[in-house]
Amino acid sequence: MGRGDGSGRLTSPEGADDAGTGILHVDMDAFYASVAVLDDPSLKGKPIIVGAPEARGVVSSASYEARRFGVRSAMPVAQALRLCPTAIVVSPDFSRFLEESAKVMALFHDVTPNVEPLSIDEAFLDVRGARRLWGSPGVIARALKERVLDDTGLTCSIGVAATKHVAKIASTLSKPDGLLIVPEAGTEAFLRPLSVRALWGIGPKAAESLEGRGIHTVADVLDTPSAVLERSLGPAMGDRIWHLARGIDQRQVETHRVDKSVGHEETFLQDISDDGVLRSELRRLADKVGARLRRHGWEASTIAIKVRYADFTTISRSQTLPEPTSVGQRIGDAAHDLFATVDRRLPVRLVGVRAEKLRPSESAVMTLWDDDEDWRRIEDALDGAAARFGGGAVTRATLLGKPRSGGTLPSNPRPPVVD
DNA sequence: TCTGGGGTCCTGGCTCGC
DNA sequence: TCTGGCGAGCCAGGACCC
Repeated sequence: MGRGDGSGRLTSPEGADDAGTGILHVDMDAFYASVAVLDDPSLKGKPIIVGAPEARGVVSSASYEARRFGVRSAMPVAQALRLCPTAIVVSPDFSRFLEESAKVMALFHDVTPNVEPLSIDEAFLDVRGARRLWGSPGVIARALKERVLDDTGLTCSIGVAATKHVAKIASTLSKPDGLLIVPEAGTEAFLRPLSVRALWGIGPKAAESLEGRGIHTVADVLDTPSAVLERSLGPAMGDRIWHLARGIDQRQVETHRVDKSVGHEETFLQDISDDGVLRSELRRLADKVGARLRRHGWEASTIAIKVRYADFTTISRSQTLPEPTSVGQRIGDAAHDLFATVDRRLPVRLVGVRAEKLRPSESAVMTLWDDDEDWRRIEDALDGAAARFGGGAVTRATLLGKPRSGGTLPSNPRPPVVD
């Protein structure tokens, strides 16, 4: 695996074998930092940290110049500045990121309608049906990289493989500004030397568990009976890892994703002990959740709250309602009932409200601005991301820079971490 | 040294109805 | 009427991803 700072990257030469492939994973390079450079070219070549500069802010994205100092996404900004004191901290401008994301996603849809956005800056493309029109997957990927750069000034990295899992690993290894093609027949040889951490779903805890059994690489996984993997990781994860290590991944590129929950949470600048303040914050978050549910035409059957104490211990409580609702008042009532059951002796650093078990609201009237399928998909893909930061629904109008009334983007958003 | 926000998925314990 | 087994659903917590 690369180290995330661009050292040791792998790329394929022009004309590389792409037999049996058809899935592209496209990942924008240091997306937020790159957009910041677009907007202020004087930042080019400098270490940049995109993140909230106030206390308790974390790094949303860092330029490769900053990563060479050890700066990583999700790291506290204060810690990042200790590692790289010369770094320039840029406050995130989420509406700008959405604008650039929309341009990039539109380019993907020019290639194929089979686009599955994973986040604001990455997507899977199934180009198996585009061969006649555009050429082989490797040719398409190379052309797409050039097109993205020409049209937006941004670089991306692309993995090309027979499955989503392998394509994703390949794009990661090719970063930044790379293209790595893994022909189907070469899948196992490609995976064997990689760390188990490269496998989807293996984080620090699972890796530690595997390494405790002497399983460090994908090759080690291949030599391990599935029963041992399942004992170590649980039946579901063990089975999944057994298959992924062999390059077996049946997941298709899904162009429409159905959300299963929506929620909001907030970390306070200072820990809070005042019950009244915490309760009014829960009300505020419940109203935001209710507004989002209504905007999407959903109702929720289960309401959950999350409380993180000053010592970082985190608890959750949930309650299934007699009737599904999208009413902020009702969600707030449930949140208050749940909050009454939790220990309040310690100061609180975060509270959150989440609505789960969603279903379409009977009274909802969904309005589409037009029937343009590509635009609708882009809106669907980005709307969830925008709403997570307190912004309004993303529509064709907002993407084109014309926010509709009542749906403005947040002035001080907290964007997700991207790589 | 300090750890954001929005999600999904899985597991284990528990309750409840059959 | 009581009891045990079983599955479904709920709930809490944790790991993981971007």
